[in-house]
Amino acid sequence: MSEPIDKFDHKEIDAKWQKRWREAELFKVTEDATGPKSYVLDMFPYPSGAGISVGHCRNYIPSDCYARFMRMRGNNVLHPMGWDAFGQPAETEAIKRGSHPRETVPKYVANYKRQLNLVGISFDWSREFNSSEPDYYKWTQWIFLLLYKRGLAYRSMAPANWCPQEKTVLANEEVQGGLCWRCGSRVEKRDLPQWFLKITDYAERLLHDLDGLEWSEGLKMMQRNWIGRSEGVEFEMKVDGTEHSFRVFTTRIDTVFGMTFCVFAPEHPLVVRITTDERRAEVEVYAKRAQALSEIDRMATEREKSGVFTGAYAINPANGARVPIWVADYVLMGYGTGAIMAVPGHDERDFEFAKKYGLEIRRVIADNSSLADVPLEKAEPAYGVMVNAGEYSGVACDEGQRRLGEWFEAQRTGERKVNYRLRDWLISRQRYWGCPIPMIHCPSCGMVPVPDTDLPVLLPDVDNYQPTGTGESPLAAIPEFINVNCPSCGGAARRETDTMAGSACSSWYFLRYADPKNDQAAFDPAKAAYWLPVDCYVGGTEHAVGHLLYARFWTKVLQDAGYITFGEPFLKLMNQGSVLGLTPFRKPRENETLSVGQEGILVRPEDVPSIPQDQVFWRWERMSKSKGNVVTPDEMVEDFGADSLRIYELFVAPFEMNIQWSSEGMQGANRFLNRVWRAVLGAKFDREWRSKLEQPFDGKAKSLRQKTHSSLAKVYEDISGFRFNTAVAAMMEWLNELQDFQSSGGSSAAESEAIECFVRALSPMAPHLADEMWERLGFSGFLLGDRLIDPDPAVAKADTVTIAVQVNGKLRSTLEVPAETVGPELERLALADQKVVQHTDGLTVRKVIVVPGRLVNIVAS
RNA sequence: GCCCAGGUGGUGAAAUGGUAGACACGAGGGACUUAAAAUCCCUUGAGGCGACUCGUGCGGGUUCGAGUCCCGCCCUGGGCACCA
Repeated sequence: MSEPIDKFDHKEIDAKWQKRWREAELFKVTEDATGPKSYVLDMFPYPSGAGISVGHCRNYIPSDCYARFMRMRGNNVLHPMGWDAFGQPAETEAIKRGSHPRETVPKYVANYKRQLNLVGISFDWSREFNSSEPDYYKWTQWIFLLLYKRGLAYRSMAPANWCPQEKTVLANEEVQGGLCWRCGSRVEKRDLPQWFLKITDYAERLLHDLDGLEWSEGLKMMQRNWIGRSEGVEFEMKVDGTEHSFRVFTTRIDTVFGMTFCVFAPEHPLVVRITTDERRAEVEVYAKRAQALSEIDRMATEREKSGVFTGAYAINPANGARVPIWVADYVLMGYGTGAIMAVPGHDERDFEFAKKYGLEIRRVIADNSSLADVPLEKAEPAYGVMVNAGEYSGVACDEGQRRLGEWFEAQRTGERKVNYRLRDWLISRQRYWGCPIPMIHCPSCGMVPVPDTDLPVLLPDVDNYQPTGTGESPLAAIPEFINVNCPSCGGAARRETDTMAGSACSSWYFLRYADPKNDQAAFDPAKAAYWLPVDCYVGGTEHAVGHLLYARFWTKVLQDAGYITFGEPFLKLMNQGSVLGLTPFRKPRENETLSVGQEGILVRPEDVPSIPQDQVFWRWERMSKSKGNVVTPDEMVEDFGADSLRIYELFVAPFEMNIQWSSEGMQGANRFLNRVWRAVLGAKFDREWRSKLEQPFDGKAKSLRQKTHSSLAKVYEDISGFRFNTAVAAMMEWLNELQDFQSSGGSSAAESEAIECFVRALSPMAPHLADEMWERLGFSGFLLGDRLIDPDPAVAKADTVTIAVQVNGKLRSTLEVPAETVGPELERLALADQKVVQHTDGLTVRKVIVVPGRLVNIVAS
C-alpha cells in the first residue's frame, strides 16, 4: 500500500468494482439458489430525455440498500428493472422534436441504465425488458384477450377531450383551464367508442383484500375511498302522467319521506323526453353549458349550485307525493343512476339547492318525536328517529332503513343494493405509441378477437403518426395495418385502431420479471409461483389509485383464470418521499389568469435573468423535466462518488419524507466515508481476530466490542424497517467510537472485529468502498456474496446504564449504575443523591416511581 | 368543502409515555501550515455571572411524567371524482 490513505479515490474505485460486479454477473439470480426468496421491486420508470434525477435515486438507492441487505442476510433476492416505455409523453416529445419514439426510447433507456449503474444499483439486468417491445406487449395483448374472453372488456361510447384546432384527442394533462395547452383553443367534449375494462366487477375483492396488505394506512384509505362502497336502496320512480320511469339510489332511504324534489344529471337520457315544451329551451341551454364544464369544475365545492326545472313531476313511491324534477350539474351521470331523490332537510347540497330555488324543506328526522315540527336552519344529516313519515313516524332511522328496504323489495319497485363509486377503467387511447388492442371489426361477424396464434399485433413501424383529424388513432391512417381478413369468416375486416393506455403495460410487468425471456407464455407459472408475490414494492404515492389498483385487478383476473395462485401482487409497499428542487416562477401578466391553486407561471431557469427581478419568485416543487429543476446524480457521482451520494440520500431524512434538495450535505457524507477509509485501512488489521477474543479485555476494548454488537443489531433492525437515516447515524456513532479507541492508542482483536463487522455492515449502503476495503484488508471476493455477521446479544448488552433522577418530573441528577441494579437500590441511591436532597429539602416525599434501567422520579410536596 | 400526512435549534433531523435536540450540515474559536485545502480539538436551543429558568404550532385535558395519548383550534404540504 504505497499510495496515501487519507482519502479514497472514488472515480477509480467506482469504476473498478462496477466492472468486476458486471464481469462476475454478481447480481444475476436464479430460482435454484438456497435461502428463502425475496422479491424487492422498484416501480419501473418511464424513460425520459432528462435522465434520472437525484429524486429517482431516493427510490432506487434505499431499495437497493434493502435488497443488498436481504441478500447478505441469506435470502435469494430478485431485484430487477425494466422500462415503462409506451405512452403519450414519449409520443408528444417525439412529435415536438421531429423524431420517433422508436429512436428516442432506446437512447433514453441506455442513458437511464448507465446512470443506475453509475450509482451501483444491484439490478439483475439479465431480466431487463421494455414494455414497447413486441416480446413484451404480445403478452399485454394476450392478457387483454383473456379479459375479453372472461367478459371483462367491452366497448362503449364515452366523451373525450377534443381540440377543434388540432383535431385531436387531448389528455387531461393537455387541457389547462379549459384550453388546449398547445394552441389555446377551447376544448370540447366528443363522444367516441372506447374500450373499458370491468374493474367494477372486482370492487368488493379489491376493497376486502386491502386489509391483509402491509401498506401504509393512508394509502389503503385512499384506495378504500376511491372504491367508495356504500350500502343503500335503489328504487324506481314514475314520471307523473307519462309511461317513463327512472331509478335512484340512496344510502338514506329513511329520509325518503323528506323528498321534495328530484334532480337529474344534465346528460340523463330521460331529460329530453320529460322536459315540457315551455321549459325545453332553458333546459337545453343549461345542459349544453354543463357539458362544457370539466368534471372537476362541476365538483368544485365553492361553486354555487345551479339548476333548471324540467316542468315534469315524479311520484314518491313511499307516500305518493308529487315532486318536481330538476336538472343540475352537481349530479353526475357517472355515479349511481344519474338521478337522485333530493332531501333538503337532511342533505347539505340538496338544502343549498332548495334554498336557492325556493323548494320545500321538510323535517323527517329528529332527535326524538317531540321535535318533529322544529324548523330546520340547516341540513341535519344525523341519525335519530323518523318523523312526519306516516306509519314510520317514531321509528329509529336504522330500523326504518331495514323496513323500507324490505317494503320496496316486497313491492318489487326497488331493492337493497351495494353501490361503488369506482368506475370501469377506460383503457383506449387514440394514440400511436401504445400497445395495439388486438381486436378486429368484421362486417358480418362483429367484434372478433385476434387469435392467440396471431399475436402480437405489431405496432406498424411508420414515420408519420400525426393525428388523423377524425379523432381516430393515427393507426387508422395506415391501410396495411387496418385492412385484415376476419379470423372467423375470412372476409374483409378492419383492425381496431386504438392502443392501450400505458397503465395496461404496468399492470402485469412484475410477473414478467420472473420469466422475462419466455416466448411461449407471459410467464412460466412455476417461476411466477416461486418469485411472486412481490415481497417489497417501492414507489411514490402518486400511483395510489391508478397503477396500484389496476395491477391488483389484473392479478386477481389471472388468479381466477388459474395462471397464478395468489390474488395480491404487492404484499408490502413502501412509499418514498419526493425530492423537491428550487423552481423559478414569475408573477402573471395582466392578460394572464391563474387557475385555482396556481400561484405563478413556471419559467425556465435560463430565462430568469431576462425577467425583471421583482417578477420572479422561487418555490420548492417535485423534480421533473417539465419544471426544469432536475439535478442528476451524474454531477454528484463525479464530485464525490457513488457511495457518497448513496450515504447522503439514505441519511438526509426519513425514507417517506419529502426533502428539499441541497448538495451541501454531500460534503458530510463524503467526509464520513473518508473517515471510514482511514479508520479501516490505517489500523493493524488481524484476520485471526476471532480466535483472540477470549483474552481479557480492558475497559476500552470491552466497550468497543459492546458498541460493535449493539450497532450491528441497530443497523440491521433499521434497514429492515426502512429507517435508513438512523441506520447511517448508528454507523457514524460506531465509527466515532472506533476512532476514539484508535486515537487513544488501543489495538486489539476488538478493533479488528469492529473493522470487519463495520465493513460488512457498510456494504449495502456503500458497496464500492466496502468491497475495495475488503480487498485491501486481504480478503477476496465480493461482500454481497457473503453474509453479514450476527450480533451477539450478550456482548451488545451494556454493563452500566445512566439513570435519570427527577424530582416532581424535573431532571435533577443522573446515576451511573450497573445495568442490573434493581428498583429498591435505585430508589435508595436516588434519595441519597445530593441534588435530590437539595431539591426535596423541607418537602415530604409522597411517592417514588422507579423504572429500572431508565429513571427514578421522586414526587414530593 | 372532504380525505391523508406533517409542524421540534441557524439547517436536515433524533427520541418503546421516561434525561428533548442523537447523528450530521452550517457557523464561531483553536491546533497543524509560509498560506490555503484537508485533518484534528473545543463551542454552538434561548435567557442568566451563577444556582437555575424557559423551550417540540396554539389552548385545554389525562398522567408521577406528554414532542409522543385525548379534546378543540391554527398553519403547511399532498390527494380528491360535490359520491347522494
